[in-house]
Amino acid sequence: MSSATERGPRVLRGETPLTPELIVDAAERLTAEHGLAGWTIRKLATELDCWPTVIYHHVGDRAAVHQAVADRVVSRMPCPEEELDWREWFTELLLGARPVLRAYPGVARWLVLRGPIVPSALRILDRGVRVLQRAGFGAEAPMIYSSLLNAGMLLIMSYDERDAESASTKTTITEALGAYRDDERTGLAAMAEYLLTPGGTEPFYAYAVQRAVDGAQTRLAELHPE
Amino acid sequence: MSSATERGPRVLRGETPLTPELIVDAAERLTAEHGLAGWTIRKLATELDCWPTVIYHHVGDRAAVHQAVADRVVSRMPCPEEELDWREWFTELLLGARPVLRAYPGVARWLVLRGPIVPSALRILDRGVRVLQRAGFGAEAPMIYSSLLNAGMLLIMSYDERDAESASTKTTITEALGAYRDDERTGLAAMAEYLLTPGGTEPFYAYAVQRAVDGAQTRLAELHPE
DNA sequence: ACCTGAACACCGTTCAAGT
DNA sequence: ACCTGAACACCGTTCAAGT
Repeated sequence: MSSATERGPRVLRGETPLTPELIVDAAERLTAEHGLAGWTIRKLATELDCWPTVIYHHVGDRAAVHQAVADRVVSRMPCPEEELDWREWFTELLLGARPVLRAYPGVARWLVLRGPIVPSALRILDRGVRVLQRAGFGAEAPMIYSSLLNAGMLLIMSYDERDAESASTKTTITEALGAYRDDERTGLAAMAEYLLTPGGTEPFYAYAVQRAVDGAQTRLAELHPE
Repeated sequence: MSSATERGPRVLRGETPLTPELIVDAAERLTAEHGLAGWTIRKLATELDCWPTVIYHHVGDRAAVHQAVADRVVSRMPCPEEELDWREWFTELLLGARPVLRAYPGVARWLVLRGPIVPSALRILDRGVRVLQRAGFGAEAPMIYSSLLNAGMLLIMSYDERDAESASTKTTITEALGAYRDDERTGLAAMAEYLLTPGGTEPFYAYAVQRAVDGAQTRLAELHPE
């Protein structure tokens, strides 16, 4: 707080009083730009031109602000129609969730760790498990749901965190990979080639989701022989 | 530093001078107990009864100490024999890696984010990709390798981070789940039942690894029709 | 070569007041 | 009800010295 030009209570400076909504709006903007782990309570306060304690007064501690932001973002995730075939249902969910979550780095991590406490996530969870029960997964429906969701959410989380790495770490890794391109260790060379091909890694998310769905399909066939 | 009883240079107190090895030993112990993110440079210094700057002198900054610890742990991961069938090779790797990595929380995360810079990880990578090439995955071997490794490493990383959550967050989640056990939303109720069954979640890691291997197997069959 | 000690620029959070 | 301002107990890291 304490801008050089204006001092004293907001209301005396002709500004509207802060509300939880205004604070979470600002936190959401900061998250879009720097990720959930990329701002601090003190920076959020500076952004709002208020004291850090005002945030505590209106919203709560750091975890409470994180939850408020995550809540909003998760509510924008798609929840496909229950009538869909289970394979389409999960493909649509996981491919649709990616752009939403990637626009707010760190929210995927929040969802993985604290998922079962936000209502819009519960709606997806309930429907997803029911879709699997209907498909014939029986008692394994919750495990299959977990393995499919993990395949998507954990991957998004790892993209978020790789982006947050320092630029120097990233160039170190890229340089190391470059050197392996012609390595006599042929497996390593193939991996370096793949990772360094521009855009070569982009379709990987959809590829991984497809493998996860295939893995579940194999299990379904095992559960219903002949 | 500065114990109440003894002061002044270590050497004058009859103690051996610190070395990089001794410092990393202590960091490894702290990691086993609290995880990589669970200690600070200042706490490590207190543990060693020295000033934080001594760590910088012998090893480097926080990232350097992390890398030194991760390096040691990763070198203890199993690297199965190249002659194995690809399914056995990855099953053995991923089931064998879990206890090693879980004993040092946070190392799985380090490996996911900075993997390709530690030699013992490169050995596994090279061999794994070659095993897949030999099995017939061709140009997709690097992508299949990534999807299989992710299935294991990201899951271990999520276990580590869930453990690190505050006790209050964890009881909040458990309580929420308890309430859903008899929920009319049948999918949600099935998930709550599954998550709350004691030990019910333990076999999940091996289950998820098996699904990932199955998914790769399906792709292999697609690549080599009839 | 190895270590001391102070300092800088940060954190999240709490508390006692003010209007 | 809303905000001010100071304080507490932390961080990682740097720098100038000392022996």
